[in-house]
Amino acid sequence: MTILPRSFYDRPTLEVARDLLGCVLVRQLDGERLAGRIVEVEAYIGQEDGACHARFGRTERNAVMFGPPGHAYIYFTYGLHWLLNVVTERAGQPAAVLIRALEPLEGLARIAALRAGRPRREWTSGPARLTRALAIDGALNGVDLTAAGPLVIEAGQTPPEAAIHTGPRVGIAYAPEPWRSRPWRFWLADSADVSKGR
DNA sequence: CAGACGATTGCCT
DNA sequence: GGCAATCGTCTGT
Repeated sequence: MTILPRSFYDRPTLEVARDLLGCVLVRQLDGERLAGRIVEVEAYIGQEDGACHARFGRTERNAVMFGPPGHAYIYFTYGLHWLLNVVTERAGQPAAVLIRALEPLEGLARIAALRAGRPRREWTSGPARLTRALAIDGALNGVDLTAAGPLVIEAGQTPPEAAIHTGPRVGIAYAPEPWRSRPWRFWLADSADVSKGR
């Protein structure tokens, strides 16, 4: 399939987030392809967004978000989880889309092994679950998603408009209004792999 | 430099 | 349904 070009990411973040649904995240691991269809994402947009890591300005951790679009912003949280974002908008404008859930497509045996015997439904139905399932961690922070390599995103089948649902982002109760309630979470309603989003 | 806490998950009751 | 795990990052002194 076709790797998404940089121009795909160099657009308003909400458009990129919506359009990522149905695309395929591909992890090249030891010569093997592990892949999943993106079924849930969230947008984090700029320094004004009270839920965005860029709200305190540029720091060592969030530096990738301030760089050019089409790169992976991967960070560590809760002392044990890695989360994957894709950087959007032009350089200097900090914004990204968090990948929250996938539908496993390729490399299922390897993914199952990486998920240590957990039921299939829990393999990639959450932002930290999917990074574990595809062996994604801080070593991949900053990688270019638009050039062949360990991590890329390929075009997929465009989902029908009616299949796309939206709602508030998950896990940002600390954020002030109006950011807490912004409907910047997008998911495919008919997918069984969308996160529970407690 | 101390202190608080997180874009979550999985186990325990 | 509740809560511990576990540590890097950020804030304020």
